[in-house]
Amino acid sequence: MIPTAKEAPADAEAPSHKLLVRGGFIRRVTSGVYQYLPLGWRVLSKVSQIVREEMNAAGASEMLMPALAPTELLKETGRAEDYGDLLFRFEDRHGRDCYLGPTHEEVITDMMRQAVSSYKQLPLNLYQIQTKYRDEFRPRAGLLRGREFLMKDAYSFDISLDGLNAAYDKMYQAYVNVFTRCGLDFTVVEAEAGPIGGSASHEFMVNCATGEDTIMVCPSSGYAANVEKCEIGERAEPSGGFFVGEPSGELDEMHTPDCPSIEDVCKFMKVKPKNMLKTVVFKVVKQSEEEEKGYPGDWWVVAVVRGDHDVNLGKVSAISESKLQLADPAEAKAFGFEIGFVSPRAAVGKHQTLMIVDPDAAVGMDAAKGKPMFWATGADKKDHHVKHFNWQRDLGKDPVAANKDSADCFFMTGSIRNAIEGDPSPRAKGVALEAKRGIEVGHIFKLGAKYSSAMGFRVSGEDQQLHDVIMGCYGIGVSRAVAAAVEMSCDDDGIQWPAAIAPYHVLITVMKPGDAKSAEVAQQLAQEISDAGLDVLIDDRDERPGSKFKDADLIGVPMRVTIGEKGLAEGAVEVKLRSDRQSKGSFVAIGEATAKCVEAIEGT
RNA sequence: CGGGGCGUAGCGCAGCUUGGUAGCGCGUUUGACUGGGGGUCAAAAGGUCGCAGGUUCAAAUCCUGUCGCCCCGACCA
Repeated sequence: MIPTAKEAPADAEAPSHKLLVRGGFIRRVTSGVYQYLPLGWRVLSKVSQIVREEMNAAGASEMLMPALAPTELLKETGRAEDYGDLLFRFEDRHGRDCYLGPTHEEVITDMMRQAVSSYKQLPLNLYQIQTKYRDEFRPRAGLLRGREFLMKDAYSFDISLDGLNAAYDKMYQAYVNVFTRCGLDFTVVEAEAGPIGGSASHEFMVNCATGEDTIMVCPSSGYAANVEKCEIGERAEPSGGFFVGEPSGELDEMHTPDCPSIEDVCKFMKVKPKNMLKTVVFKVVKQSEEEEKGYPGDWWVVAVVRGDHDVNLGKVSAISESKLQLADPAEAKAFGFEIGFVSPRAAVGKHQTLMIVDPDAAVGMDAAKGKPMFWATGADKKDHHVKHFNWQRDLGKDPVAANKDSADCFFMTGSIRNAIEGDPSPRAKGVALEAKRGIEVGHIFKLGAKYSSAMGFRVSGEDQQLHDVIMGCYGIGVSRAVAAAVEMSCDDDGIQWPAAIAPYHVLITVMKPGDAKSAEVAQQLAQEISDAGLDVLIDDRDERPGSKFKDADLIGVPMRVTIGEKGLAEGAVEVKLRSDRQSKGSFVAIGEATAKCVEAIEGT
């Protein structure tokens, strides 16, 4: 049952999607949901087995949790809300609220709090390999982002932070082992913890130009992080100081109708995005208690970056030491912020407003050209923008002086944007960050006590007191790893599986299926190769040679053994590596073919 | 959730503007030739044209509604 197809389904775009469908590995059942045909299941099983072996070696125990669970569990941690529409939810016949697990922190913590009550039972690490459900806004690219997918999730439980760190390091190493064994080319990057929460996090990214995620790497120090997390090295202060510089011209207001994006505005005004100031308004949801006391009431944070840069909420939050959310346009307007057309001037004179300007935006002089910096920005009224904005002139006071006045701290500079290629590395002086694309196949988190404290999972410690259990969680997208392997290594003709996860190691192609001698040699070779520990598939279909070779290349079995008349006449068969695109393959004596295969597979 | 597009045979598509017998390629089945990179010839099977209404003597085609799917963006592991 290997239904191959000449043409890819019309809805497939990504190479892995097209090739896995064409090669008869998977078929779509509905949006974001796939079935694994025998070939696909073999690959998936091989990846699972590698994961299983490495998890076991790292001291984790396999178990299986249900995909179906009561929503009450998620309500304990507030994630029923946090997940929102991403969660598959429904009522059973009795009207009880249920969900299909997108991940299993609550389910396992519920089990553990019943089963574990003493520090003597810890540490523990439990994992499962199971189907997960996430009702993605937009499933895409076949197995790369599905609504149902296979995932390995592990959870560690420790009594102390030291214990967590040890468990985390062990998992980190296990992940390196897993992806190395799978033959994947990957980079480990620092990551934001995201909605799962916690204190530290790493992502394992398969390096691949078609990847969805952008990662930043420092070629010198080895530092790597995803764009959201990536720090930016110190940016030099202009010689004259931030904000200092003469105006580049008279403030020039323009009518800019129907320009919702920076790009549109730039096109309309004939200005480059890097000469725009982008101003994003946040409302403070929660601030530190100290500030709360000193300045009760609503606070606003105005973030200013260059038009070609993106504001990073995490960084703004960190610098302002408060929890933020994007301002509601109507509410902000009432306070004097015309969202979409806000300029830094809007912050002037407002109380309880903190303006943070990214260093690249806080420039008054264009050092390269040796003349005043030209800035365009919003005009603080609907459908209008201005040219020749100048920090010192247009803020109505000297921003530098304002910044130094501790009593009026509404103005500061800070690194608040996403890193982009060419930014200074945070770990090596004078080195520029490089941007790469990747596919996230693994993610590990230090959760701390987020779930245990929310769900009341405490154990008594040596000191006879109750302690929140310290948790970590560790995920591998098994089905996504399969797709990533294809994205990473394929060509126009098909897939090139790494040997460790190939559905079969050797494909024996019988040129004359009806021929008794050919059949005999095929059977004999298959037995030998199988006895040598390799997986063998025989293609004895009554097809044209061309079709067979095309299919062989498509399904991507690493080693091909061809039994044909030419060779048989001399007691030989032809062996060829899938990765070898040029040569015709070489003839070897039938007796040596097995050794040749073993050598080739072990060598990869 | 915004923008764009698509639902006609297992797969890929045409037909729709201007309503009138359901078409092509691949695949499948049968036979013959052929036999080292998707071969040739001949014959055959296979479709309530996504679904529901409406207009009409007549609807794949026009109108309304609805469902499903894909791509881009936003968002996200």
